[in-house]
Amino acid sequence: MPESKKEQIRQAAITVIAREGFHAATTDKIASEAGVAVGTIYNYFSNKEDILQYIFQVEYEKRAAFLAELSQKELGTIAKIRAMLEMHFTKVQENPNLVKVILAENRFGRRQKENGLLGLLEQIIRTGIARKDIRPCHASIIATILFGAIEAIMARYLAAGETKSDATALSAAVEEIIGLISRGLATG
Amino acid sequence: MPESKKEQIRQAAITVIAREGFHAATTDKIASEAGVAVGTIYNYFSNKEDILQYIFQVEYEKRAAFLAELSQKELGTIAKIRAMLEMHFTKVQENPNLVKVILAENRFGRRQKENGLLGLLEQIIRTGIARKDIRPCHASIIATILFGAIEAIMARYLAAGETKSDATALSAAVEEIIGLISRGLATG
Amino acid sequence: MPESKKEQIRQAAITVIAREGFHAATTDKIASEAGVAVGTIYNYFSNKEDILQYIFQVEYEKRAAFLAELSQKELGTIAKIRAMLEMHFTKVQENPNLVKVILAENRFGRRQKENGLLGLLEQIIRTGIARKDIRPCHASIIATILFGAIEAIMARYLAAGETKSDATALSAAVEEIIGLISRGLATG
Amino acid sequence: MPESKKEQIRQAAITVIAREGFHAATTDKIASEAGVAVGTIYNYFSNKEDILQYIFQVEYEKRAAFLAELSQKELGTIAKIRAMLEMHFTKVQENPNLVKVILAENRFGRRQKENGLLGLLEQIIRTGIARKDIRPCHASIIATILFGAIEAIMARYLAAGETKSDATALSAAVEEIIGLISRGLATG
DNA sequence: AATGAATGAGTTTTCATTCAT
DNA sequence: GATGAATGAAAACTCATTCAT
Repeated sequence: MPESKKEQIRQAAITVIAREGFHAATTDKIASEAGVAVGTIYNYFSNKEDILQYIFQVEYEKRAAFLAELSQKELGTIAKIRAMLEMHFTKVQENPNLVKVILAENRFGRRQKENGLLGLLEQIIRTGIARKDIRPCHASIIATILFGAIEAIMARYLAAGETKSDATALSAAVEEIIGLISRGLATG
Repeated sequence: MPESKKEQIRQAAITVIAREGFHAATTDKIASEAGVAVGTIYNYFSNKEDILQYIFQVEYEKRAAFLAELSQKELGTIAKIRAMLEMHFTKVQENPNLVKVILAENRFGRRQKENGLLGLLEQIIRTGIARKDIRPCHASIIATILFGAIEAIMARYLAAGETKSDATALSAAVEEIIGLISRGLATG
Repeated sequence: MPESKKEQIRQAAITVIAREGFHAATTDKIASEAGVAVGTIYNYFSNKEDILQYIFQVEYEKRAAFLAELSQKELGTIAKIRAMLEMHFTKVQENPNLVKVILAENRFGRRQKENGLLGLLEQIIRTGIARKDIRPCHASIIATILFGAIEAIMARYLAAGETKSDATALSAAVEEIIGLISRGLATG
Repeated sequence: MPESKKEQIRQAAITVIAREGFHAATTDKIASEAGVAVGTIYNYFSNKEDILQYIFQVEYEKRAAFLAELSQKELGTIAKIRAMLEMHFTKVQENPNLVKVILAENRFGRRQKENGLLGLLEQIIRTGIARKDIRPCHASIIATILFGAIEAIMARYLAAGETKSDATALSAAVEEIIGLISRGLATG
């Protein structure tokens, strides 16, 4: 039972787009990486852009599910934020290609989806304020800052070549962000 | 004798790339926006990518000069960071197209330059630690977080359409970031 | 199933290049002459120059096969040279376009192949000397002279318009060259 | 008293065309090699092709003058032919670039001029027949063969790189051609 | 006469997409 | 569903030629 054809193509596209960028990732290269014929791609996607959207969508859904679930957990707000950071930094180590694609091809036009994630994080923060886990603040600005920080750390990790600056750099980043947030948003 | 031809082309390219993205910004469109013939572009740039590099370079040099000068100023560390935030948020209001280009076309390959800026901010932070303006921390991680936060705020402002969410949103963001940093990195 | 697509394109290219020269033979014209789309050319050739190289290669291989076979035949040296002349002069009558291309586009860079033919003729001459069919001489210079003579005669035939100066002119040329060679290289 | 501008341009064109071929020899490169501005070229030539025609014309006139004068000389026919060979082989050694241009860019369209030279050599041969210096033959075919042989020898010399195969190769070629002709066209 | 910046028509090449098998 | 040859629109880039200075 091999993976479904659609999944094969998604994986192949991630590999090729991460390596060459969306524009240089031709449908021929993707098909060849996936081990299918070009025509087959069009049985599953309506065009090349659609492959990318699908990559974003699958990823968005995973993260949204994670955040939604996190939101429900019996955890302090700072602990929730820490869990979110760890999830992202684990992901960039496990699937650097995917994150490369997400970061590099994140045009304004494709950002819509992310607003959903932003809303979920915002909700976690808002709840934290209500519970007095953290001081009052603009939840949506804080959420934006957090996502910006996460992206920047991941980009830096990927740009460094993913080797030397290994897990340590990312752990340190978690602690710095948590240190900043926990003091910076402390109540009282 | 209005502006130099090279400057005309740079401006036109910013306009077209901001509107359509680098890939869809054809040399014909850029030339026509600049009011010159296609061939003229190639008297000033060796290829289309070179135009983009030049846009990044001009911008990088401006920011680097700003940060270098800021570094020397008789100002507390938090005040320096505030000045940097204000500079960026003023820029995105004054020249949203330019910032759109910088944010949207910032491929990994083109990030090199930014490392220079990162280093300058890092230096400001390191000095702040030495002076005990702020507590000990990983300067380079904090610098990365700050740039990530700035980018995310600017991207959000631009995505919102630059109209309703006007200056107020950006001012609020300055205060949130400063609030976070000043408490989060407070000494003692 | 007429001819292979690659062969269709080769034929069309010969026609167009003979008529307009390599430089003026645009890929559009070649495609249209071949009855295919421009893109199809690039499914069989990596670029325009490659079409020309292929034309030379196919022709070179035919001539090399002819000369190699001739070399083995039970024939006097002069008879072999006569056969070679007749082959060339028949070819120019049967396929003047092809010969036009070969003569007109034979840049220095593309001459490599011809050296192979030169070597084969040289071998025939060297054998002739050993057998005392002809007197000692610089085989490679004689071979060069012969090819030069053949090319010049063919060029003249083609320049004349291929009509009036028909087969007769070429037959006369065979006799003159053979007359010259047989006396000029006679033994004793 | 430097050379005339037109001559400067002719020389520069020969250098550049020999090195890069007519097509790749841009007017910019020629102007730069000549030490003038592109515009200046158009004060002396009506277009790029015209430069090449001029190169051919100057050369044609020199050779025609040489042949016309030779024709009048008190010399045996074979000696005249030898003089012609020596003239050509000296020229290729003294000005290989010029000969490269003449050989490489000798399209059918530009051959007209050469017919004049052919006629002059033909005349020398015809006179030789009348004088019984040589046996009856098709003067025009023999002339064509001779020019073909000369071109082939020169091309070979140039292709070899003009260094190792120096003057010796060319002297040997003179002797081979003369040997062939003097025996091959001997009277009686 | 000399200059060289500006021009824009013209070319090669690419590649997403289609569709007959 | 799968295939991959064929398609042709689209784009970057070149360079001979012009002309205002």
